[in-house]
Amino acid sequence: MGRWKPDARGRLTLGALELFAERGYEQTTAAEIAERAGVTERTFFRHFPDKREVLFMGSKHLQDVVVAAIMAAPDTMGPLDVVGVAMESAAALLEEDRPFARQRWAVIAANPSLQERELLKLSTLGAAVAEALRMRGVAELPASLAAETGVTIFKISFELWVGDNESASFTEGIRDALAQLRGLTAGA
Amino acid sequence: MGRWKPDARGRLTLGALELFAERGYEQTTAAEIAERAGVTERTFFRHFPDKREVLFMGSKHLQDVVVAAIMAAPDTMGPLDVVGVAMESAAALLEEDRPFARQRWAVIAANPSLQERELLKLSTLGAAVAEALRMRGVAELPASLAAETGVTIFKISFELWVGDNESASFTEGIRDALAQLRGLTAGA
DNA sequence: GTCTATAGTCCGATAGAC
DNA sequence: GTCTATCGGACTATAGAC
Repeated sequence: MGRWKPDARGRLTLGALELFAERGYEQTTAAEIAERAGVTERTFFRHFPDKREVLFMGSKHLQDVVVAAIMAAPDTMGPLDVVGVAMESAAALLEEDRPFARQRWAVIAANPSLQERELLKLSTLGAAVAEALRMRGVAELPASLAAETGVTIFKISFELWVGDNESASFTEGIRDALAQLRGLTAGA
Repeated sequence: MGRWKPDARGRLTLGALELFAERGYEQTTAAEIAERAGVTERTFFRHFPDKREVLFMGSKHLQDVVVAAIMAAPDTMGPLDVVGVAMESAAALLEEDRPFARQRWAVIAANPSLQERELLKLSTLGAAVAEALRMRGVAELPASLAAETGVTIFKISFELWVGDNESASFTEGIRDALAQLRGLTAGA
């Protein structure tokens, strides 16, 4: 038995989401989150470089999954299809806990400064995807284009999935959106 | 002759860019920017809701230009082509002062919190483009897809343009990138 | 124009785990 | 002895309230 309760970070993360959902992001102080987790404010900032980041600890894992999927894709596949299946694997991860994804999304959607952080994470994801494509031999510009397009597809499909009351599939939504985009560029 | 020198906002904007370029965004306080412009810190925050926003006053104008271009496009044009010419008009605007665009970009590229704000502005631009397309009768999903794709093309072409030492054309870069994307989705 | 709360940093101290 | 997680207090700048 240690001096402190274990997993302070996990308690901070969950407590923060609860508090943000209850009373809003701006109306919640870092000190209050810390208090609920049984630590001090200072400890909060040791775990998270800033207050927003408490909602974005999962994004690195998501990115790792996406990059791994790209590296595992067969060499015969074109860049956009590679990105498509990689985004489906990310979608599958989020589909494991839709209520959580939904609550987190509602909190983020209610606050511009959280949206900024979300966009930065998506941008970072795009850069990682582009880099992974380049390592497969895709040239600079097509790699960037395919990567950013993939992120766009992911973002739009995500919003449809969390917004939808029925239980539409996120992974299927990604396939549909990609097909739609192909129609659009073909000149429909 | 008024009591104050005119165009405090303009002086704040230019002074801020200078200071950020000289010593970095974080090492520059709002009070210092205000001082250089001959006003008080309080006046700075009366003009800009936060410190970052001082670099983003032009983005609304850019957005208006893009939306106007969409509304002016012939009805026979497909959504993606409409977005393409709209982004070219935005590019033409930035091409008027490449040194300024470059310096501003360098400042933003050096600071993550400014990148976040830039991404939020691009996201807002995407939403406005999508809305303009819907008013032309484009359905929800294709409107979002075409809009976000257009923003992606704009962003990637912009980075090529500011990064390039030679005087490559931004508007041409947009046409090229769109053509490349069409090749990519066609399965090249 | 002043006053204040909050975010976020810096430094040092402490207690247990390895 | 070293490493890691915590705590405490003082401090600055942003930003909002009055």
